[in-house]
Amino acid sequence: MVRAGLEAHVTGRIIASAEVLHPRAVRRHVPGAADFAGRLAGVKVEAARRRGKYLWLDLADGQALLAHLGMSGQMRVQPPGAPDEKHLRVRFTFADGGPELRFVDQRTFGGLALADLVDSGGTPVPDTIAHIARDPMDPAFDLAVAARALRARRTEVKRALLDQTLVSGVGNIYADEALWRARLHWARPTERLTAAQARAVLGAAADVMAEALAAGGTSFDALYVNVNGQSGYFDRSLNAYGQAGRPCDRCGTPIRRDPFMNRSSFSCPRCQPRPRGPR
DNA sequence: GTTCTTTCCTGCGAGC
DNA sequence: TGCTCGCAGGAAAGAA
Repeated sequence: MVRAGLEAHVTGRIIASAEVLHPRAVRRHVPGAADFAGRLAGVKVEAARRRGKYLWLDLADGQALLAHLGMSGQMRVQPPGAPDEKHLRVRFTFADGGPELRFVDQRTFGGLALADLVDSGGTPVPDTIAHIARDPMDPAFDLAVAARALRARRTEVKRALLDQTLVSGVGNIYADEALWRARLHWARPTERLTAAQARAVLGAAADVMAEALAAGGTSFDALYVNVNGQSGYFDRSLNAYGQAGRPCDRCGTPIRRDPFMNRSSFSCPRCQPRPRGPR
């Protein structure tokens, strides 16, 4: 959705300037903020692309402007002169004098960087994210291959789902929802997944992502390119994540919260029984 | 080579 | 009322 907004509002335009208002926003651009701004001035934007949680703009000079929104990042298109957002981090102006592109990020987990484009399985991607796997919504995503890779891991299934080198775009929320749909407990050892279970949980992840994307689209308008996490989908459609104590939508058993990697995992104790026995 | 832990940051809500 | 505390999230880097 964010990608589509950028495609519609930024593609074909020439960047006039990039103003970095918070150095942390470009911390992953190693040469620094001045280099970042200097190399973007006068460059044309050719396309907007996405892989997993990364988003980037193809630039006419063969580079890419790479963005990760973290959890609080937004890309906004605003008329010049619109009041600065409280957490405005980077402002892009364009040679046509039209709307600005703004990177806004409260918690500064997100960031921007410039990268060279390299080939990854026939697709040009920024070199710094070439290790990131295709996401389940990518037309070239191969479910059978990903399912085999998932079963080849030696860890808990949720840890594997969150590993972006195996499958990308799945975060804590989508992982819990996919596991609920596939009726798998988050701690199930990957080596004990059947082939059908591995395919099911990955397919469920794809479904959840597609539904979230479709729901997020409802709040899109010309001036608000990002659809940030809080939109309707999260309140209405979650079966497991954040639902501790509420009845499971399948069986009515209260959803349980477990500590997991310094955060939480939510699951139905009845539909998703904890694995037993030795690994 | 693979897997696991720590750390970055800010706003919010709960509890005192 | 105002303070502190814990929590939320993704991924890089270092540790095991």
